[in-house]
Amino acid sequence: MKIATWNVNSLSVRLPQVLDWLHAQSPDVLALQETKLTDDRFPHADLLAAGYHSVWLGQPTYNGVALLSREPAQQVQRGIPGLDDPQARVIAATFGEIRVIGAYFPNGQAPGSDKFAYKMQWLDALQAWLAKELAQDAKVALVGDFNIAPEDRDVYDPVAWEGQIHCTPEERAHFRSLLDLGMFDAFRAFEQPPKSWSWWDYRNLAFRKNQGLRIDHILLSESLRASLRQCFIDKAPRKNERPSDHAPVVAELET
DNA sequence: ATGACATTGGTACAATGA
Repeated sequence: MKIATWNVNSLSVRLPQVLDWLHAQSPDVLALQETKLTDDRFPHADLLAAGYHSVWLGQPTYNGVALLSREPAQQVQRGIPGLDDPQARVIAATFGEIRVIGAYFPNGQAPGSDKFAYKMQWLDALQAWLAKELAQDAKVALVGDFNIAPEDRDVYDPVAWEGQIHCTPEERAHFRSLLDLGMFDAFRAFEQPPKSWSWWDYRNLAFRKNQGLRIDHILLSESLRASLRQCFIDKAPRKNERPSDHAPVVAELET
């Protein structure tokens, strides 16, 4: 079971790259963020022709999430239950024994802003829901664009980024709280190359200089630890002529 | 340097991202 996540920054622009990548990596489940599509424009027929079922939650212009899968999704949940959120950020479904939650965490803009307050509220709601999901389903994967760099080693210039958005103590405390519910960071379960990022700014030749952040994550419930075989960031799609600013993260589980 | 670059909606440039 190969589970992946990728912020594509517009699925209409990136669809050819997504189709290429599905062919190259053959994930069983791929969570997408920032589809930036209304539900009526979701390219489900193209994806089905490539061998993937889709479930999605969209809105005009911003946000938008989807789960693509070899097998059809079961028990689909759109949005965080009980959270009245006009922003399309969450879609969850069950694949075999595994509950997969695909999420596009709020950016938060800057500490002290209204958007930061929204991010904190949203994180509270996610945490409460994840606790319930873990009580119901033994095997849970929380994947997506977290917009949180959990530690200084996840930041190309931790001094410059200290206290900045994605790196604030409040965001990092929320990340640890998710782990404390009984999850672990699949990427950090293995030795990884230093300076591993999942996002590079479009500006300033950041990708060429490898100046980035690791903000896209795959968290797995402890019940899945023994079956995790590998976890990696695939930088290949970031080398495209017209790439997303994010690279996919992949976790491979036995069976 | 409220900058750079990319995307959407709409057809000029503001909002948003991270």
